[in-house]
Amino acid sequence: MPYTPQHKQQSRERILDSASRLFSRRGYDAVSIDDLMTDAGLTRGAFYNHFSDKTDVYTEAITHATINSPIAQQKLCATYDPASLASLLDSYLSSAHVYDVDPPCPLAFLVTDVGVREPRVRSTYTRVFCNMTKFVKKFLNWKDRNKRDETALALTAMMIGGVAISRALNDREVVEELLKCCRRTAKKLLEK
Amino acid sequence: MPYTPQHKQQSRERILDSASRLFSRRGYDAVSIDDLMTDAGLTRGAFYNHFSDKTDVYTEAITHATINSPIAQQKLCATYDPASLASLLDSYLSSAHVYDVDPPCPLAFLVTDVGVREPRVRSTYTRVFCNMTKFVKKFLNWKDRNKRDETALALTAMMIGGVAISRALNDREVVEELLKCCRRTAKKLLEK
Amino acid sequence: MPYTPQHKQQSRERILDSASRLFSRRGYDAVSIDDLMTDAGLTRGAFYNHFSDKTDVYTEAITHATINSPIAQQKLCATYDPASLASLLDSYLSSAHVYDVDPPCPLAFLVTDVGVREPRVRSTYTRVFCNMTKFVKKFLNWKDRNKRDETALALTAMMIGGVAISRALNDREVVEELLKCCRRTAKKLLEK
Amino acid sequence: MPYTPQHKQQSRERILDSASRLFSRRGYDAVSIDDLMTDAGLTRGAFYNHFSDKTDVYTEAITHATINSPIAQQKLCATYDPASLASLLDSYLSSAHVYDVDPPCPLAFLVTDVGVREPRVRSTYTRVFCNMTKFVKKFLNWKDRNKRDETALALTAMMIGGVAISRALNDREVVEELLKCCRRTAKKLLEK
DNA sequence: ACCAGCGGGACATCCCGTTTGT
DNA sequence: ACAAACGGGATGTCCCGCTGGT
Repeated sequence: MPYTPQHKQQSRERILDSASRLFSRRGYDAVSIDDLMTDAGLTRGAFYNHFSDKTDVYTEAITHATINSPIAQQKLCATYDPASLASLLDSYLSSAHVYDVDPPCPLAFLVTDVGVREPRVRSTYTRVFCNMTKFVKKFLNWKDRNKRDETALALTAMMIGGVAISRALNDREVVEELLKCCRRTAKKLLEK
Repeated sequence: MPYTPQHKQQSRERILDSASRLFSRRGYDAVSIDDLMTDAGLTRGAFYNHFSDKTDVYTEAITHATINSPIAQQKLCATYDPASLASLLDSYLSSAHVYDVDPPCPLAFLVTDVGVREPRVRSTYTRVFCNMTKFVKKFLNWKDRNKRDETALALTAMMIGGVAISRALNDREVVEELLKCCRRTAKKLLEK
Repeated sequence: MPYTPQHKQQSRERILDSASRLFSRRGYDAVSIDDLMTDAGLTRGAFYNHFSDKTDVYTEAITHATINSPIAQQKLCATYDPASLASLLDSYLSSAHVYDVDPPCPLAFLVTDVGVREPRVRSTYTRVFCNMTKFVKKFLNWKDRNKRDETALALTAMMIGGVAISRALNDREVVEELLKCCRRTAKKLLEK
Repeated sequence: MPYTPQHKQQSRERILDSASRLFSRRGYDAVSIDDLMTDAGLTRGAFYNHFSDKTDVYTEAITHATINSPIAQQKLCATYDPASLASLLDSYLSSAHVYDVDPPCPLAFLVTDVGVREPRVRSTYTRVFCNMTKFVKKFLNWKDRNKRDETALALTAMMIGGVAISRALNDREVVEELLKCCRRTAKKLLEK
């Protein structure tokens, strides 16, 4: 096999790194395959050696971003208890996440973008979302399973909503206020 | 001029009706000016008599949808008390809103779409969002202003987040579960 | 109708002028639509307002070149007699035709190129070729119709062959020799 | 080394056989190296062990086809006299040559294709063409050298032209007529 | 020698926003 | 208000040249 088996894998990783970042930050339509490959240090001709089409790389990028986001990394290291969840909330509902973290959480950054894509994209999104709620449930180790699950889902919605809205807003002050309120209210929900 | 001023106004309304619906449901890029005008019963050439460019009609459509959405209509009729807010939550966080209401709330349906547009679009979104939080605050007539405002913002984030995520998900069951959890948890926040 | 009806026609003419020249000189594959439109002073986007596809413009260019070639112009002005035909031979079987005339005769310059194209291209070529033989027959106003027709076709083959071969050759001396021999032999055939 | 030198030579021959046929019938651009190698029963990777690039194999194929064409074979067996030339004309200017013979004469089938290639290709074509005219001159053993040479070149032009045009035409009837006229007129030239 | 396949560039076609003139 | 023409950009495909293992 030519180019050593790792070579291809490395190229693929580079493309996915670029894809995670660019798609999350700009959305599906605003990123051309040219943009993608240039960012990855390759050219368009090589793209189709790795992915069947643009939708393909988009779905892969969603999964890839979920795994490789700094936020997710932190999640994986934490112990499962409400205190860890609180610190996770601080990271997630932060302006750093909104403006600087790369790649950011695609659940928040692509929530609307996904709605109009093909079923395979939405299935991927659904899977990733369910994984996130499972995580939150784990952290929220309450006795009452029903309450726990209910709170976990609402919490997740607030987290994703808070970050997504912040991304859309034009007024930095409102953003900080919104994130702060979400953090505080979320923590109150943890105590319940 | 063969056309009366009202005629022009009517045309504009028709275009905005179409724009509210189409943009909210499909996003900015997936709606061409042709789609828009065909849906409005006109031809593409006439578009630039009413709007300066596509971004212009998009911002107008956001405002227009906010005013004309059935959800907003309900909001306007209600008395300002937590009970009304609860019923508003039921409408907003419903699968009807996610799948059928036209136009749906652009704050939820375009939250990601707006993030990558020009400043004027984001300013419009910011304004509409602030209006919505003001409404929620009004309904939530608590003594403690700080608590009230904090809860209002978090509540809004959860509402928008819940609906936006539902739009993206592929699994109807998860959607119903998510909406239910958001509704219940939101109402708990009202009681606090 | 916008842009005045002539505008479109002018654009079309410009494209066909470029197409006649470029296709004849370089062949089908070596001319991209970009090349074509750049040469015509337009951009690629406008191409499909005028032609359905590349094959379409190619067939049109063949007809267009046949009509607009300086050689054809001369043909049209001449009186129908062997003397005129002799002078036509001098023009056709000349190095000027091989190297400089624009557009040159597509029958000679595209003879091989056409063989591998779609039927519609070959039909056009066939039509143009038959027209040319008809012309030669007219010039060759002999009594004996059979002899006339026979000689006309062979003459045409020699003309086209001579020019086409000259185009392929790399040695200018051989080209001049070949053209001279064709001219002389052709004229002998006229006398017969 | 596991492969004998003959093996390599055989592979090369197989490739050239395929190349002669495919290039002559389809032209340079319409034959990919993949097509070539698949036809020869090898894969593309092996190609560069035998030829430096596509142009290289193209030039070699022209020479190869000239030597291996059934028409050329016949030429080589014949005695040098006008009668043999007449029979050669019948073979060359036949619909069998146009449609079935493999490989056909590249001088006719590639006449236009060569004109737009690199100098090395055109040099090869020029060489092969000159060889053919020499052959015709030999067959045409007249006293008057000037007349002989002149007729030989014109004859060659007519032969190549007749076949090349036939290849381009879409109408079988016209083809038969054209070939017949060329044959007859050519033979008249022999008598002179 | 042969093979599998990666990287790169180019191309046809399509689609859409905008402008122009009627 | 309309129709059409223009300009730009993006996608998927194809193919050449080359690389490195077998």
